[in-house]
Amino acid sequence: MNLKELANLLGLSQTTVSRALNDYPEVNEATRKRVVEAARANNYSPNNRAKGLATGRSMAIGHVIPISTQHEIVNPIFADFIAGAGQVYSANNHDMLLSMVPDLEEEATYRNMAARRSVDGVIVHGPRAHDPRISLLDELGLPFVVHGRAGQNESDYNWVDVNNSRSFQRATNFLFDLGHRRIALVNGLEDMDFARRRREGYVEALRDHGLAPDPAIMRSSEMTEEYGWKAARSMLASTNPPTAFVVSSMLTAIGVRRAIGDIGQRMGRDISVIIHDDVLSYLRNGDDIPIFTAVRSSVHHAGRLCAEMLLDIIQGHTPPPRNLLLESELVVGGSTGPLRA
Amino acid sequence: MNLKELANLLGLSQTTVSRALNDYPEVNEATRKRVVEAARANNYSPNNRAKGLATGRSMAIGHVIPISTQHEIVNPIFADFIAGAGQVYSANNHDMLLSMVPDLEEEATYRNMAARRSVDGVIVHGPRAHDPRISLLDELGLPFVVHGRAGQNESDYNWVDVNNSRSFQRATNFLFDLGHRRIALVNGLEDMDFARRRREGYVEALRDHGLAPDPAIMRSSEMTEEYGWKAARSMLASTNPPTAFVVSSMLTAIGVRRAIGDIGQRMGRDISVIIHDDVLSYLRNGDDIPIFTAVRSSVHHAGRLCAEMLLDIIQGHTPPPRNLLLESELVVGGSTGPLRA
DNA sequence: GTGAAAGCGCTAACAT
DNA sequence: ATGTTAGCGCTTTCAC
Repeated sequence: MNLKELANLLGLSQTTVSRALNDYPEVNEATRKRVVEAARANNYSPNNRAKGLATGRSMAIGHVIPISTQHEIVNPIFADFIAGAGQVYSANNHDMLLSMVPDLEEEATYRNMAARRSVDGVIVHGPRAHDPRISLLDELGLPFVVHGRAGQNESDYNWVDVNNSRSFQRATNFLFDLGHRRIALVNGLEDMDFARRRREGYVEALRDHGLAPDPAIMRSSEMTEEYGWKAARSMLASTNPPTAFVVSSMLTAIGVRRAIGDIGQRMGRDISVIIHDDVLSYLRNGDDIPIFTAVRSSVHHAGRLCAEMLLDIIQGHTPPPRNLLLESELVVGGSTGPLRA
Repeated sequence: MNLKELANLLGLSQTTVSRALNDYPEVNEATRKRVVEAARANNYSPNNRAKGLATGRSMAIGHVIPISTQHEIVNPIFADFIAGAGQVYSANNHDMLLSMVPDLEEEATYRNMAARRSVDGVIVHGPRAHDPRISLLDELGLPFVVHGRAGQNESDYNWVDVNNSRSFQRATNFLFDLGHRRIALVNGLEDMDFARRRREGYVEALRDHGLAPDPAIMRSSEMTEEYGWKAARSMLASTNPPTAFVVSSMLTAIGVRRAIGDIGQRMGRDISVIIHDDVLSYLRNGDDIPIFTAVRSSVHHAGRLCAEMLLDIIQGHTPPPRNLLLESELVVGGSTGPLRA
């Protein structure tokens, strides 16, 4: 069922039907009602492609996920984020166009999207410090929202971010409250903006307690399980081992936990681990499970908010730039280690 | 730069330029060369939307991911699968349209896609026994490939699947070879086709060794960490505990490993765990890491194969139905437990 | 308040 | 081998 058929059916012109369906003010309320009902009854649904051709708008949002040429691992937070954003798009009749592109071709992909107007806007994932994508998109005139921040000129572009530094500061403070004095940081790659902020929060908490950051118990790398295991193992084996860990990402934490299981228990120590995790499902445990304490933020929620912000901007409801800083939640689990630590 | 402009620039008609660019046989080789070069020089790229309108084909593949109304968790294998498929689409100039829809609206989504011809084909994820989506898509005439199988009439539709029963049979046999006689199964929800097959493989291995399946050491549930932990804990605490586990999914295995750490070691036992995992990155460990033994299959690879099969079918290169059964790889890690078990 | 007609960028008959 | 024309399904002037 297309516009023409629907119009014939109603004995109206395509124009009027189109106007009725798109909330143009000039159509008679009675007519509009009749049209809307007929549309639903025949479950008419407009052809987004034709609509896009006619209006120059695509009713689609692009997500460009760079695939590293080094390794094919996909950051698991993408899935949650995409799920959140996707629901918003569905609800607003927009399509989500996902492009998995080798990181070298990312710029070309954006240029292409802009040239062909195949999307109305894009979400930028995983910003780094001084991320070149921001000025590129500005130059291309493609509306965008960054999930995270790219270091500087924060108020010049739209973003939704978690307060990463605060999260890590609170996590570290919590460990101090438990009595720990030697707290390790197992962080992500610090050329990623979020990781840099996490370190800053950690360092600030140390400073507040009169401690200088000690490189011997600070690590930064890609957040794999192996990395967590190796990092924790080497730190635990050192002469002045930590009694607690602040860890970025659940996957890394799994490695850390294993190292503690292997070594920490053998050492007769009680060791605290506090995790920052973005994927709620991983930590959704029943009450009799000894989960670790975590600072958690819902990347699913962030996805929804990013999508809403972008649609809002595209529809011209709010003037950009818009910024949104989310706080995360401290979830205290069973295995925080004893207060005597 | 659009077709018209390019055509004017070359002093040719739009038609000829279009034909040259789309490999129509009738155009003069010299002309084609000239056109192709001019297109690249002006980096012309066709408007997929207009192309779709004109041809009735959309140059897009749909992935419908049902979001459970119960819980918002997203199966992490989607991310890997989507990444694999996405690369194939990019390489073939197709868009990937991702719809995250509440599971109740799934049928409506498919009907809509078919009515509006917004995609040329779809991938069906997570098939169940007698999955209604298959007959629905057949009825709608929308080409599709199923990732997995839906129980019956396997040769009637296109699918790419891992040999799940064989995988679990081999895993179980491997544990028998190590000397185990009491082997537990921690499986996914058995209304999912893959989980049913996994149990069958497990049971077959038991039978081959003269053992009847014992419900006391077989579990089936949604594959969370909590479930793994609870399942393993209760089985280990029973009067006749298992000495080895065959586990579906890495996440569940994390729970199982934790239960073994908590209980198994206290019992002074050496316990083997063998995991089926689809997300390669989780198990990508360095050589000095004591990984657990795993039967692993690359869902990333499966994604690529599904996408290739679907494009091939759409382009009419091979007559459907097409089926592809992949074997998984047995990776023997460090912690398989001693042969004396 | 409603309709006729042009046009978005492309492809596909149908000429020539 | 190339060009002319119509049309995909919609929106948007412009007229009435």
